[in-house]
Amino acid sequence: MRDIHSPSEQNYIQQLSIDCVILGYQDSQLSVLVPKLNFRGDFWALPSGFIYQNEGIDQAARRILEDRTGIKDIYLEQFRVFGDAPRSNIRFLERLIELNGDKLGDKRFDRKEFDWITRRFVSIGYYALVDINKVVPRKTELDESIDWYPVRDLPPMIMDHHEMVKCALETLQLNLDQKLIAFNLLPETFTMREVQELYESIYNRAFARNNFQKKILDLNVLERLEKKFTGAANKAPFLYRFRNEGAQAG
Amino acid sequence: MRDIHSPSEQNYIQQLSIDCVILGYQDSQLSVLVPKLNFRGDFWALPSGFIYQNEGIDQAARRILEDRTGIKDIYLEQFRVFGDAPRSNIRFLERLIELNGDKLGDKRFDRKEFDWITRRFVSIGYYALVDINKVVPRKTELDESIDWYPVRDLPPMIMDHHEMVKCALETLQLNLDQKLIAFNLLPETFTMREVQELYESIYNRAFARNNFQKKILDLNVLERLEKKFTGAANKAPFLYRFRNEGAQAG
DNA sequence: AATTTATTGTCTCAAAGATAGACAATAGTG
DNA sequence: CACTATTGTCTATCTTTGAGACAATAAATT
Repeated sequence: MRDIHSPSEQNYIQQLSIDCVILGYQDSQLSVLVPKLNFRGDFWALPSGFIYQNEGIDQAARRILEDRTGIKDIYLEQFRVFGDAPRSNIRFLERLIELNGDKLGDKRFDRKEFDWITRRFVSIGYYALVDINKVVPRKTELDESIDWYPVRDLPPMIMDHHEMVKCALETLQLNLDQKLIAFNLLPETFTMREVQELYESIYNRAFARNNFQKKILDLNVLERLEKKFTGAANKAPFLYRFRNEGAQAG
Repeated sequence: MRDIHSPSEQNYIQQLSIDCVILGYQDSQLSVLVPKLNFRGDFWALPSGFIYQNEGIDQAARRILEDRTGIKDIYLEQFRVFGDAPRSNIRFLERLIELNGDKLGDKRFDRKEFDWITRRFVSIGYYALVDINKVVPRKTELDESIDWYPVRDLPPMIMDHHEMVKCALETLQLNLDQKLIAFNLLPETFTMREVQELYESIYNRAFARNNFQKKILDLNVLERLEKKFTGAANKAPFLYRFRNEGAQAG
């Protein structure tokens, strides 16, 4: 397990990493799965990993995502490469080493673990869309914990990880209507109101209910099921299911 | 000069490269600048290069582009990362080595030169838009020649370079209207017909002249100059110039 | 100098799509 | 059985897009 996460081994491509923006939706909020690093001081970082010599980059991203979420068949997409020269964020590093320098002597902690943080990395950004109910968040040995944070209220993250989330969200906004991928964020069945609130949290703006319903139904990708009786004193909404003819995950 | 192009040196990031789709426009045709490799057998490959340890990836792409075109301030954009496991195209390699194996003994030819072709690479795709008249194509020592080829009639290129061009073109089509970048492909001044023919060659379809003119003028980014008298027996068209308030190149 | 030809610049009208207002239907409440 | 909150849908209006028409004009032709 240790070797798998140490990029200093020769079976990884050097200085190239994958960072994942894992998006889920719950309680009318779009959220990101973010681990907290197992160092002293409060350091959060997007789930990341490396690429084996005999592994495609999409394949590597899938492996990393499965490790963190337990989900095999996940929707994911490349959105950008981050590789500015000063990415290795000296200030963050200095603080981390200052607070955790003693571990450098700890035999349980290989110096190489620090090495991969200090070296210059180019990182491929992927975003993933998951049904939050299916996810069993798993931390790695480098993490202290792993939790969902609202996309517009994230903890302080290292390096350019905030920019990464911003960029992922922008790409998602551009692709959402074209590729019909929003339903990856919802459970198997859902009401029209849930779809609308999801859209609203992605675009951070309101939609007119009447026209939104028309627009979504006109896509002809939803199957109308039975009504959902919530016990509320009003007309019960229909449930819908996404008819995924053609590839959905990918 | 030799060291600069040899990625086996330690000052480069290993196994990561940049491939450039350099697009220009001339004679009503969208074209790509493609070098022919200096090996026996007909091998073409997109202009590519590597990233220095202390260099950002955009910066590296700019350097590579300036080396090939002589232009400093060039419009460029990342469009995708290519990193499938079987990218190193065994068939191409076998043929290349079969035809050029003798060079392995030539002292002028370092074995390392072959090494970078045989190793597995992840490549960041960039596309660039240039005014073809400003370009002075320059080959490197690895090239036999370098020429412009129509984007829909390219020579056989190695590995996944055809897919790269296709992907670059698709990204360009998506970004063209949003980012108003088409004018990077035209000279300083141009007629409306030239803009339309450029659009037609990018989208590979016809546009209605009346509506096209209205659409472009409504963008409010063109400045109307004097008329252009070509000597043709018809009404002289106006010349236009792109008013680049805000960043154009980037 | 009037006529002809090819192309340009712009107008109008129709079709399609997006936006806003309105209202009946209905699951539960008091 | 009236009342409330929400859902599903319809219609009218505004905006954008696409197609046809036509006057303007630079040069060639007569």
